[in-house]
Amino acid sequence: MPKNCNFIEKLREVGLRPTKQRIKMCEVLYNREKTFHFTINDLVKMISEKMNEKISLATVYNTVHAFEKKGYLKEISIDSHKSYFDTNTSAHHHFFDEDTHELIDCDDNDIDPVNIKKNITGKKINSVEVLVRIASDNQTQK
Amino acid sequence: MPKNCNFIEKLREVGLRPTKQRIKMCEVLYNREKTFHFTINDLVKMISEKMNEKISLATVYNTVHAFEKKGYLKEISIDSHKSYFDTNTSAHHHFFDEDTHELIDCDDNDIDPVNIKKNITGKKINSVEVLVRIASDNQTQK
DNA sequence: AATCTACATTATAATAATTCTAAACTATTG
DNA sequence: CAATAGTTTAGAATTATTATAATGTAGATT
Repeated sequence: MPKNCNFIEKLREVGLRPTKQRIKMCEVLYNREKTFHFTINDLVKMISEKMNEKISLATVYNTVHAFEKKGYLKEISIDSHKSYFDTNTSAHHHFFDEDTHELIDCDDNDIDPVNIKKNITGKKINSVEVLVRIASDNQTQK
Repeated sequence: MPKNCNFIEKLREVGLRPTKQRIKMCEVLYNREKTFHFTINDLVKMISEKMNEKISLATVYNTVHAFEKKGYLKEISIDSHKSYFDTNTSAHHHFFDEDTHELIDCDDNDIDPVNIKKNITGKKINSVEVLVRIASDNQTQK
């Protein structure tokens, strides 16, 4: 979603009613330079810090899932205990820092295209994503 | 872990006391031809079906985590809502069937080595894993 | 083999993340 | 501007997982 777009129009285009809460969430998520990753918890904090009106937790869940279904957000499964979401909805790869639990986007130049040689009949490939787990290198570990 | 191995010895080797419950779990997990994937819930069912003595849910959690820490099991994050574990503990890639939610192992021949060009200073790469999401191909989807 | 001690198991309680519910609200349609 | 279909909300319910504290057991020590 571009920077200064009309969120009302964008929401309407995909069949989501442009409610106050959804527009507010769009602003928090997309009025920024770079895409980013967050958990539901993070998002609730961000909203309550930036906005003066409160929003229900259930609405945040509903809206995140509505956005995900419409392709405005992408869920990333790294850590089974939390759902991470990504405002970068294109297929892309990640580094995951196991020390800090930080998730870092790769761009296409960081990883060469992955060559899949296996073919499963009747099935098409929806996406190919690489997860590179990294950690501090300050000591020699076997 | 090989088929007919002595689980008592194996457990002792890594410093886990060979309790009745842990041996039972080893049998359920490793006395089989092929590696497989499961959730905690699956495992509890498998144990209660195959064995006549009951086992506490807490013990299953404890034991799975003990096994994971010692390299007997590997956790796979695909779906944020459930923890999947894999008795194949080597670094390997997966296909995930989005229709059936089935997880399929790849062997090394299925996917060419992934070339990571990005380097993060002070960090070493722990693992590189590819997830290929597949789905039924019976109709043309954009 | 009896005893000791650290580690394990257990049932249950607690916590955390997410979903459900049903009433109140609001954007859109006519 | 009334009807209605979709939305928000607080709180209850559900689900997955972890903590607790009492009891049990493996392995070491006598």
